[in-house]
Amino acid sequence: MSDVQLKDALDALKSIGVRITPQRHAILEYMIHSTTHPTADDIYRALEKTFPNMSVATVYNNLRVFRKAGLVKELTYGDSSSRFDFVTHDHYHMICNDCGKIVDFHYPGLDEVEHLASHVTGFQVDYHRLEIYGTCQDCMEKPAKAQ
Amino acid sequence: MSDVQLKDALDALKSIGVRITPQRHAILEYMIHSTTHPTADDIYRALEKTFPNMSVATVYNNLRVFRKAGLVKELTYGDSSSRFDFVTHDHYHMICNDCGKIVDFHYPGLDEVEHLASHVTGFQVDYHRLEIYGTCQDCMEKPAKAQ
DNA sequence: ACTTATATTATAACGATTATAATGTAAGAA
DNA sequence: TTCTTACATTATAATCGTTATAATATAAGT
Repeated sequence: MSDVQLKDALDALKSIGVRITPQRHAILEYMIHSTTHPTADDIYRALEKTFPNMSVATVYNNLRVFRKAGLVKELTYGDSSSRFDFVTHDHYHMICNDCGKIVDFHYPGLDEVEHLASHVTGFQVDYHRLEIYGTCQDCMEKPAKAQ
Repeated sequence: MSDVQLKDALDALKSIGVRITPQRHAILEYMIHSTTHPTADDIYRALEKTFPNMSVATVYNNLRVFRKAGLVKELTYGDSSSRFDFVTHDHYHMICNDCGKIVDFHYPGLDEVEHLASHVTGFQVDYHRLEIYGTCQDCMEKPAKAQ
C-alpha cells in the first residue's frame, strides 16, 4: 500500500513535469514510511548513509517541490524547525507541549466551521488545520519538568 | 475596556513577580490595541519613536515573558516571523494564503474533538488551535498572482 | 548516444531569534 | 527618601533554520 502511495506520488510529479531523481525517490519513500513527522534535517541525516554527497539544500528544495505539488504539508510550531507530513487522508495532530511528539488522530472534517468562517469573513476557504496541545502519557509519568 | 485588560495584565505579571517597566507597559498596550497580530519587528518599529533606545531583544524577551504568563499567544506559519496575539476570549483565525492577512472569528469551543483526541491518544489536553486557510476578498479581486 | 533544461552540490548569504556581558532601573527595605 | 540588589535593558555577537548562487551533473526526450 505504501508502494501504491509512492507510485502515485511519482506519477503526480511526472505529470507536472518534475523529474524523478534518486534523491527525490528516497525522500518521498522515507516520508511515506515515516511516522514521526520529520524535519528537513531528520530526512537529511537518515539519507546521508545512502547519499553521502547529498546537500541539505536538496532536501529543502524537494520538500518545497513536494509541498507545491500537494504531496506533503509543512507544519510549523513555535520553537524550532518545520516538520513535514506526507499527505494521506485527512487527519489532525495532537502535540505534546513537553517533548514535541506529534500523534495523528482522525475526526470528521469540520465543514460547519469552515462554512461559518467563510460566511463571516468573506474568505474563500481552501482548507483548515486543527491541532490539540497537551501532555503525552510518557511525559505525564516523568518526575518534573525543567524549563 | 482595554484599560481593564491592561490593568489585569499588569496585575497578572506583578502577581508572578515580573517587574513592570515602561517597555513592558508599552508593548502590552500596543498588543491590546492592535488588531493585526503583529510580529516582534512590528512592535519594535511601532515603539521606536517612544523608546529610541529600545533593543529588539527586549521585545523578544518580553513577548516570551508574556507568553509564559499566558498573556499572549505565539502564532507560527510556514514562511516568515512569528505573530503574537493578545489572549482575550477564545477565537480562531482565518488566514489568507495570498497576503497573509489574519482575521479573527468566533465559534463555540470544539470540546468534543478535544475529548475524542484525549481518549484516542491518551494525552492530557491543554488547548487547541484551529486555523482556516483561504483567500480574502481583496486578494480574490486582484488580477493575478505571481509565484 | 546527444542534447539541454532541470537537479544537485557546496558554499555563502540571509533573516529571525537568542545569548552574552555591561549598564541601568524597579521596587522593596532601611 | 535613599539604598540595595536582583532583575531588565541595551548593544552586539552568535546561532540556527532556510534560501540563494554558481558550478557541475544528470534525467529524459530526441
